[in-house]
Amino acid sequence: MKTRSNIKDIARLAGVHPSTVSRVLNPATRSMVSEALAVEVLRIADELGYRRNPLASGLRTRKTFTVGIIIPDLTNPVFPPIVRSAEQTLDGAGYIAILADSGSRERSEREIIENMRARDVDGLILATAMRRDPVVDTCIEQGIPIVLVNRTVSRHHVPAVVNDDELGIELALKHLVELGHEHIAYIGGPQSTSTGYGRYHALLENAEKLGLELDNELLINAPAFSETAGAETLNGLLDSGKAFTAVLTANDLLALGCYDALRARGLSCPEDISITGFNDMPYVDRMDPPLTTLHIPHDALGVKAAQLLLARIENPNAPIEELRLAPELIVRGSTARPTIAS
Amino acid sequence: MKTRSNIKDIARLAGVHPSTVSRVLNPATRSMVSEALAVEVLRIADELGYRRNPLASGLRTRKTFTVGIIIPDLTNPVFPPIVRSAEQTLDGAGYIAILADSGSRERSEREIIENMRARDVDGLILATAMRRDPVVDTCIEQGIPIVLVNRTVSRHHVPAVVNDDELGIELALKHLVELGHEHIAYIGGPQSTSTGYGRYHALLENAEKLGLELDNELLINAPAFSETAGAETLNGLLDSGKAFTAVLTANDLLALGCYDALRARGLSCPEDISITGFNDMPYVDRMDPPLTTLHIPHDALGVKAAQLLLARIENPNAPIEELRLAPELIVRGSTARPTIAS
DNA sequence: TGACACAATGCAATCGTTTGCATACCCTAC
DNA sequence: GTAGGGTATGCAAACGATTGCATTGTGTCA
Repeated sequence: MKTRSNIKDIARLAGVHPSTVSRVLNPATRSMVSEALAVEVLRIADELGYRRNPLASGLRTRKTFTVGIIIPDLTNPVFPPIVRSAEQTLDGAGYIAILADSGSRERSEREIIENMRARDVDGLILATAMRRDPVVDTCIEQGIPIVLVNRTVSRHHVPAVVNDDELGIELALKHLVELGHEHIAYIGGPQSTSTGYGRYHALLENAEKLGLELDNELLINAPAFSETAGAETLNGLLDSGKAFTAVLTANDLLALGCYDALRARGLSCPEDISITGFNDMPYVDRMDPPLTTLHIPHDALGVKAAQLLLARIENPNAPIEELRLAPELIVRGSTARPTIAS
Repeated sequence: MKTRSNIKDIARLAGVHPSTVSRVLNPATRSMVSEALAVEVLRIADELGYRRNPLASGLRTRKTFTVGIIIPDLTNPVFPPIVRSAEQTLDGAGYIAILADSGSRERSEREIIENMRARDVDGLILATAMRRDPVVDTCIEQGIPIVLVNRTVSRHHVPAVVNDDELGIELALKHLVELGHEHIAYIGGPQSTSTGYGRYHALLENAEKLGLELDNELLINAPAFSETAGAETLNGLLDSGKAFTAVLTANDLLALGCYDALRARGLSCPEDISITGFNDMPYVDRMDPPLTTLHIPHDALGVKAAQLLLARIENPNAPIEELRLAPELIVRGSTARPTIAS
């Protein structure tokens, strides 16, 4: 089994110095060497099936064509499309993606990033940001190009691709109001995340704008964006005895948790209670009932995040962009007019 | 911004040669250097927050603590749990995972693997194997440690962790028969994959074992494991005019496609036709109707695959294991007794 | 014809780490 | 007192590529 050929092999066959081969192989320096020789070197390289060793050149140049992608939980269906489209975009630019799932692991995110940094990644895509996030701070301090996706931070001005939460919440709220709901509950997410925080405040603002009076006790921010958190929160609301005919949730998983809580009590959706989600995760259109939710452009999130990162890698002083993509309300079977009985 | 410290920095501070530091930092060679010095060097290393540069050491040793994971489509819900658990297991052993989604991309899988090889990955986890797969052949020839997951190849004896398809199909078929179905259709997958091939043959064998007469024209292998392929195939079957009361599918996505075809024709499941899936993808328990399917241990698949790979990386001559994990029938709402009318 | 510019290539150091070999030292044994 | 055998460390060459600088050669122009 012959080992992979390297720049020296080519140099020997071409009768030139390895540095010349290097110059030929590098588009930026190709013009330094005579046309005829360049062609010959390329021919030999091709013949040998030469491939540059990114470890070696990365060691010298500090550029590895590697990007780290860190997500909180790959089994949350929002993330696969994002990761996939980001990876694809990176691949198209000659980069590879190191994936790390930071969730449910003893080792901290900081440790993951340190590891990636040790490997000289050219940049990071983070889907894990907290509103105040020391890890993000560190990256910025150390000048590691990063792009946040889905969530962002509140302190710095950081490149990010996020959803327009205000618009999303507005659409959902208007939808419920238009259906005739007057007593609307809200199940939000952790206030430590920009999505949890932003959607909650968007709700308050939009309610005011619509002249809608919301009962503060029906507005709960769940401790996690998960099914169990959604179920438990709705259970609490139902136990409170307060009347409401709809629940606006800040996330599809919370909404699915609500399905569970309702089912457990023999209540049905949307007959007894309407529910809206946020994200339009894959397959929620097939659920029982199909979920009315806010569609976010998953693929675009990943593509844009990758593009933004590539731009900043190529030019660290590129302007810091924050892209805010518009969600779209998808009305399905989980919302309906309130029944008169309620 | 001070750059990361390296072995030379430590050597200077400790007043020793870099090679000595290297020996201290490497567990395998630690014993070569005097206890006192070792302690001192470690102290300094710790103080500087030293981290070994895997690129540099990998260049020298050909060991990068990097593993490539290649899957056909991350948005197929079977894969995220596998990828996640594999990544987690690798991380625990100090490895990182490079993820590549080979689907829907112009560049071939071969190209992806070449790229990973150029980066000196220590091994590969492939979820993309075809039954006769030249890419796998190449890896074996070149001595790159690989482990196949979910699918395997027919030619070589390759480390793999797959499902027990025979058992799975047996359970599904028995279930339908016990419910009283006599006219059962089968929608399988591409015969170029071990799962498509294996499940089809498992069906034939189990039918024979049960003394069940299957109508050959009701046994179709779809060209892909996808919802559209499932829908189109079922449409074909329904158009044929042949009578059947149940469809056994080789994959959840095919089953979901069947849902679509039925719905489009105003037929309902399970009243008109029972349907079984295979894989128990996340959330199929929430669909309408909840899918009766074969649960496969997604997490275990990923963990085992990673473990198998690590074992082979550490010892390339380790015995070639093929793990065959047992699926479990999960009966939900998509199967029922056939109605007398049919 | 000589000076000079410029183009094309070679040389050697470098990135951070590892490792076979050489060396220096100490101890023991004869 | 010296040979022999460890033990602990240093030295220097790798790994595969890049790049500032030196060198060679060629042509141009006065």
